[in-house]
Amino acid sequence: MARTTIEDVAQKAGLSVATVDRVLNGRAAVRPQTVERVERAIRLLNFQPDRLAARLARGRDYHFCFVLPVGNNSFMIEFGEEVRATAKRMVHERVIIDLHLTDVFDAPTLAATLDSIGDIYDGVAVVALDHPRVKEAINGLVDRGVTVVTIVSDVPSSKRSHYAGIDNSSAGRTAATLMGRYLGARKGKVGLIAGSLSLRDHIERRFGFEQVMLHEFPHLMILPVMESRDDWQRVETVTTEMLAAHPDLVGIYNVGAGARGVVAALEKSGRQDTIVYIAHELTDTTRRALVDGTIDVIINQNAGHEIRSAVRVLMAKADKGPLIEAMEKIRIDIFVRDNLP
Amino acid sequence: MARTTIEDVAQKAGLSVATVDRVLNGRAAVRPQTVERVERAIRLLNFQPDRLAARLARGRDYHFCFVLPVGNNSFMIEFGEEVRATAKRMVHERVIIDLHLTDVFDAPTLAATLDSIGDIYDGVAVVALDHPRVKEAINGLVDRGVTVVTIVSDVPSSKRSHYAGIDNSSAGRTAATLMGRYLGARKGKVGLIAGSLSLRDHIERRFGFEQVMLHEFPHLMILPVMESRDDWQRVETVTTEMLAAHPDLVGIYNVGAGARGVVAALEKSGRQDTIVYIAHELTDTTRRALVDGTIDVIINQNAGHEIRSAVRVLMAKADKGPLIEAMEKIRIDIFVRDNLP
DNA sequence: TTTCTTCTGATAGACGCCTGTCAAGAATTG
DNA sequence: CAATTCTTGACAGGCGTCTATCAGAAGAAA
Repeated sequence: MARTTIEDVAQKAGLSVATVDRVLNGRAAVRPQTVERVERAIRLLNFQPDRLAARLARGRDYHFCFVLPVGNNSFMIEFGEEVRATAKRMVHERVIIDLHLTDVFDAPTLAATLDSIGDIYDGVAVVALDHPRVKEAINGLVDRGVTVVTIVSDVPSSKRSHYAGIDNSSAGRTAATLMGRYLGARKGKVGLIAGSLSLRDHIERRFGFEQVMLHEFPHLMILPVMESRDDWQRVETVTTEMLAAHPDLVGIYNVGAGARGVVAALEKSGRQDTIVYIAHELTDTTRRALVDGTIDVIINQNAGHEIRSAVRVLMAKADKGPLIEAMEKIRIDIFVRDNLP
Repeated sequence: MARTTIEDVAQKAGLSVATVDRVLNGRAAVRPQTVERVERAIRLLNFQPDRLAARLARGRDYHFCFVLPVGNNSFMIEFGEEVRATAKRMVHERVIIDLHLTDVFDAPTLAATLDSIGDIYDGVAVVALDHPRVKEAINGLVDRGVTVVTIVSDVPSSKRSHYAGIDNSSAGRTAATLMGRYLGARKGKVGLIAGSLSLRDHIERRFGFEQVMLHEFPHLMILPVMESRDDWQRVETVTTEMLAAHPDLVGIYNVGAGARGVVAALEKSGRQDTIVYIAHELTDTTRRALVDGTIDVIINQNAGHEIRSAVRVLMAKADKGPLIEAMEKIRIDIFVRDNLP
C-alpha cells in the first residue's frame, strides 16, 4: 500500500495536480466550489502532504532570530549557548538562526530592536518584557507578516502566536508547596527575592507563591519582596541584610536569577542548613549549591526544550503545518539533589 | 551560498558522485585509499547528506515493533495509547509501528515473543525483564540484524543498543530525599511496596531509596518490602495489613504500579493526611490522588518522551545517522499538586 | 453573441539523494 | 601477455512536492 500523494487526491477529486497544489498552497485564485472538492478528497483519503518532499522541493531556507537579554546571569548565558548549539544543528535542515542580544529590561530599547530586525526574518523568538511599547513592537512585527513567539517571559495580550515557556504562576505555587512541606511544623519568616517587579514571569511567580503560602501555610510569614535586578551582587547584599534583620528566617525563595548571591550570603552566615532555600534555573552554580545542600530545591525550565519548541512552532507557522499542542507544552522541572540530569 | 551536495564532494575528491555514494552507503567494494579520499573531502567541506532527500529517495518504510506488558495497570495502558498515538502520527513519516502485548513478567513467554517477531522488523523496542533467557533473546535479535532498544526497564548486559528510560536508582533516591524532607523531624516507620523483586527497575528504585534513607534519615525505619505484582487489589490488601500492623507508619513508597491500591487503603483508614505517600507514574488515578492530597509526590517518567526517543534511536540506527545523546536522556519528573501538566 | 476575465489542465524542470545498469579503466592473476 | 577480476564513471529514472509557463476551457460582462 503506497502512500497517498497529491496525484491520488487529484484523481479522487477529478481535478489536476496543479489545481490541488494551488489549493494546498493557496497560490492562485481557485473557485470556492473547487476548493471544496479538493478538500473533500483530502479528507476522504486522509491525505497529508509529505513534508520532507515539500521542504526539499521548496528548497528555501528558514530565517529565524532569537532576541535574548544581554547581561551576566548564567541562565541567560547558557540559554544563548543552547540557541547557538541548536542553530548549528539546524543548519543542515535549512534553518538559519541568528542570535540577537539586547537590553530586555529596557522597554524602548527592546522595542527598537524588534522594530529594526523585522524584514529579514520569517520568525522571531523573543524574551519579552510585558510593556505597552514592547507589545506594540511585537504587533508591528506580526502585522508585517513575521511570526513571533515569546520565550521564557510572555506578553499574553500581544498578537504573538505562541508562548514557549513555563506557567510561572504554577512555578511559584510549586515553590510554595515545597517550601511549606519541607518546613513542616516549623514556624518563622520566609523571604522573597525578585529580579524586577515589572517582569511578568517574576510577578506571576510571586503571585503563585504568596497565594499558596497564605492559603496553605498561614503559620509562615512572608517578608516584603526585595528587588535585585537579577544581579547576583545585589542579591547577596539584600540577602545578607535579610539574614541579619530576621534571626527567625526559615526559608528563602529566589524568584529570579542571581542565585549565587543567596548562596554566598547563606554560606557566610553559616545558616544554610537551617534555612530552606528554593531557587530557579539549573546552572553550574545552582547545581553545585544543590549538591552541597545550600539549595534545597531548584525549579527549572528546560532551555533546550523551549528553544526546540520555539523553532518547531516557527517552522510550523512558516509553512502552515500542523502543531501538536501537547508536545509544545513546557513542563516545570523540579530538581532535588538526586534527580539531577 | 548553496548547500554542499554530494556533487561538491565528488568534485573536491576528484571522483564521481557514484563513488561518493558508494562510500556513503557502503554499497559496493571501494578501494580503501579511495574511501579515504572521499572522507577527506567530506571533512573538508563539512558535508552532511541531506537526510530529507535521502529518506525521500530511499522511499522505504521503517518497520518497528513495541513490546509491552499485557495487564491492567494504568501506566502501561496509557503507555500503549501513547505508542498508538505516536504510530499514527509517524505513518506520514514512513514509520510503521506495531504494538505487541505479552506477559513481560514471564521470562520464557517474553523470550519466545522476541524470538518469533524478529525478521519482519527493522527495530524492536521492548519493556524488558532482566533475565538470562530474555537477554539471550535480545542478543539473538541483535545478531539477526534487528536493532533493539529497551524502554522503561533495562537489560544492561545485553547487546541492546540503547535504553530509553529513567535511571531508576536515582528515582529511588529522589523518592527517599523527598520522603525524608517532607517528614522532617517526625519519627516512625516507612513502608515499601514493589511490584516484583525481579524487575530490574523495581530493584534499582528500592536500592536507591534504601541507600538514601539509611544514610540521610536514619531516624526513620524501613519495613520489609511487600511484593504486589503490580496488581492494585493485591496492593490494597498489602497496604491495609501494613497500616493495621504499624500505627506509627509515617510514610509509604510504592515502587511499582497499582498506586490506586494504596490510595484506597489509605482513604479507608483515614490516615492519608498523616502519612506521606510517594508513588510512581502520573496516571488519571495518581493525578486525582495527588490533587486530593492522598499522594504527596509523584515520580514520573514521561511516556511520550520515552517513546519518541526510542523511535528516534531506532530510526537513527536504521540509517546510520548520528544521535545527539544529550537529547535522548530521559529525565525523572517530580510532580506535586502545583506543577501538574 | 462576442469579448474579456477567471479558472483549470498539462507538463517540464527543479530539489538532493538512492538504485541499478553498463561500460571502460585499473589492478591482479596465471 | 592475455584473461580475469576489481574499481570506478556516467547516466537514467525515481521519490513527492513546488514553481512556472502556456494553452485551453469555463464563466462573466458587454
